[in-house]
Amino acid sequence: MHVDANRIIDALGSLAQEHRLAIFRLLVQAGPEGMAAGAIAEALGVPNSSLSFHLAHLHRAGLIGQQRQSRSLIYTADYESMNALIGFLTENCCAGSGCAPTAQTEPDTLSTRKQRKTA
Amino acid sequence: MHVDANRIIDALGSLAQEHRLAIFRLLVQAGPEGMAAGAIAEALGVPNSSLSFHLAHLHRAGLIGQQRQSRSLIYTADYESMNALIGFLTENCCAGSGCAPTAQTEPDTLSTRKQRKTA
DNA sequence: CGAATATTTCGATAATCGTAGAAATATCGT
DNA sequence: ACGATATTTCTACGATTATCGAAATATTCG
Repeated sequence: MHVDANRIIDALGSLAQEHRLAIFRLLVQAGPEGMAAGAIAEALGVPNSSLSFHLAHLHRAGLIGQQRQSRSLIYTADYESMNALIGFLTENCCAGSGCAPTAQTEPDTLSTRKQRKTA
Repeated sequence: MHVDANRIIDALGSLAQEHRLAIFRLLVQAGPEGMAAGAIAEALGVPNSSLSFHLAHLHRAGLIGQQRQSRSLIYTADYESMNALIGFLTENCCAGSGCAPTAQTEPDTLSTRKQRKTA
């Protein structure tokens, strides 16, 4: 175990919640510029105090960064942490058998790969 | 709320626990042959009733499979579910910016993933 | 059938989590 | 300094989670 399992558990637990997962996905979409807490609250329809709780949770887990910009606190997704999480899952939970998502395997057998909706 | 978000949250929540993460890693190591519940309990030093709780949790989330073999219940890691989980994280939580763990050899998927509004 | 083995379910308990209004803190503009 | 804006912290409370001994359920063997 070269990687801290507790860190991984914290990261997994942080994402294992409806609002927090939505927050993180929103911040990923927002890109490096991030989003202010208020903008996130409005976008997700979550009360400020509840959102702050979840932002603190994600921040404690190292999944998002925080930086003040005048009156607003701008949050940004921490891609490195997510990278480490995915790396851990890929290494520790896929070894041995056929579970290599990032490889050039045929997407035929993969269910979540091609979820694009051709509306 | 996306349709498959709940499934992802269940999977994340299942792995976001010390014993359950250890169980899953153990089953990944065990390979397709899997392990009996008792063997898992002994390997991890967890009481039977506690372990059963966690096994049921993982099974409910679809992360592990169950199959009886005489008196023992053999559990196996479900690689496809883990694959789907990693795929979701890679697609939804790494798109847009530099978060490509092992390679960025998927320009098709990642480049057009800028804006997805509905699902 | 009855004893032995393997695992789950039940039950109770302590701990943690999610929620959201209210109060507090921080920053800006005037 | 004062008022307005942005966000967090405080507080309380219901819901969920983790734990594990004891009892119950399945399965095999003699």
